[in-house]
Amino acid sequence: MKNRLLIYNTLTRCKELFEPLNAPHVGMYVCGPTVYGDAHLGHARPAITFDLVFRYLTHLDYKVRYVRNITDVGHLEHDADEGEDKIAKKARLEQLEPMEVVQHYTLRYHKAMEALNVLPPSIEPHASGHIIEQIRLVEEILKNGYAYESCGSVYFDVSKYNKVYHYGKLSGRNLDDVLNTTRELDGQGEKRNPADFALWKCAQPEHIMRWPSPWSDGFPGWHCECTAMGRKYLGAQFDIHGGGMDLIFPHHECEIAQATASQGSDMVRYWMHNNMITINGTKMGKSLGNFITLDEFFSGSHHLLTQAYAPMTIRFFILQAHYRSTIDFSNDALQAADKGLQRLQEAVKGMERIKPATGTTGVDGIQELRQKCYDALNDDFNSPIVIAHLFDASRIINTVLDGKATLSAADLDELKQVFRLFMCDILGLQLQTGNNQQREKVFGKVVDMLLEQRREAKANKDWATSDKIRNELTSLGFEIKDTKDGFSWNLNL
RNA sequence: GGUUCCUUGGAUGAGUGGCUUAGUCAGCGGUCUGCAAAACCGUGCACGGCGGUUCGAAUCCGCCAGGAACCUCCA
Repeated sequence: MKNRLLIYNTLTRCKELFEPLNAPHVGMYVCGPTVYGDAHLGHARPAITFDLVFRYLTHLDYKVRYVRNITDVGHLEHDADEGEDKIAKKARLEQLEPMEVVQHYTLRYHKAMEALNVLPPSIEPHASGHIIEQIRLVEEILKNGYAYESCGSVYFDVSKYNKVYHYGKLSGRNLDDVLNTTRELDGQGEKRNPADFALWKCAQPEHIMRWPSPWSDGFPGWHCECTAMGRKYLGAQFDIHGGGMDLIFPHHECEIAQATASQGSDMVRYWMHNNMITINGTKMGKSLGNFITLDEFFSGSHHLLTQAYAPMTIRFFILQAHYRSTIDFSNDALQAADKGLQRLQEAVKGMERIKPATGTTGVDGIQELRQKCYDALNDDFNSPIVIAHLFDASRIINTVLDGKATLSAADLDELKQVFRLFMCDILGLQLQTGNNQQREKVFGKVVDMLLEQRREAKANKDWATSDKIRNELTSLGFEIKDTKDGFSWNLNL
């Protein structure tokens, strides 16, 4: 029984049965990165969370169209005097074309995602490539009377909208709360109401990224791109919209308002939000300056890191917590994750050495494993529980390898299938990094030769030689294991 | 100040109104091994505080304390 998937919907604060609008098709939109800097650990969270969702829904035989945007325009930066957008500001500083910056960081983002074994989305639209769609969205909202033009800019009329609909239904706010706490913002004087947000901004003369529109040369407002592109590729109504919890207000709230104001109904049925990664209990974020980039994790080059961590360790670290819980970064936690992942990977390798017996003895629970994993995933994508079950399976495998139990061919095959399905296909935890395989093979043979020497020394009870070889390999980072019929080794780097 | 949440054993991190334990890492004891490593077995007053509902709550409700995110771009 794979079905009966429950998804926690931020809109209702409940787990709801997932019923796609147009099964077997599923539409999913996730807010992607703003490409003006390297991806940090925080960016890995939604990417991996929704990669899991994408993989699992696909496994359930849904035909998923997964859209994850690249934000390369439109986010104002208010600490800049002129109100340039972020891309343009960075470009000025580095003397580069804005699109050069976009291209540079987009490629680096893709590389990091590939290392984390995050599957590419079905469509990865750029905001800058959808200005026409965004202008059309603004026109529709204007036509329906929920926006007004002021000095070449267009603003969303929140209080008018709120008379008919509820502005704040996603974040649990009401308009009065928003009004009482709204800060002084750039261009506030042009607005009728401080809570109104920009749909189109007239560009200052020095603003590099600008497009013509019926109102002015300028650029679309902060929240337009996701509404416009989501609707373009997934339709006026679609199933899942995801992103980080920090986007609930105002970004996703404004998306709901824009969609409703333009077409009379919300676009999204299930709103999913991943929690934050914290560092010393505080959110890791670009503006706080307390972030560690993914490349720094992979190379161990950040001063807070005591070692380098493999991309799969990062992925495992994130999947070991439920996506709606915060994860606090620490070296201890990461090292624990690293060891745990190794344990699972050892079990997978160990399965290949098991010779099936006539029957299964000494272990049980194999036939229930698959269903338990499905149950966990169906309960709002509970990856930590799936991992716990995989550890149970590892124990079974290790017990058999110790000669204390046996497995029938059918049970062994079931274990292999469960690992391949849940660990590899759905959790996306790869066995090896897989680069420089040729070189590794050759070096591996050298190690084999040394260990063969050691085997001979041991046969002669020449422990000094045997230990010397082992200790020197160990100090280089090799892990030597004596087995019943020889030896095996691992390189832990 | 407002909104939405969270608070579990040395660390991390699930879960449920009662039944037996989450799991991982670390620790301790044991088995195995020439010694190790790995593995396996065993092991440790855990559920922020105070009330309430209930036959029974760590799990539901209330209050208090502490913490987080959002209210400005943020994953």
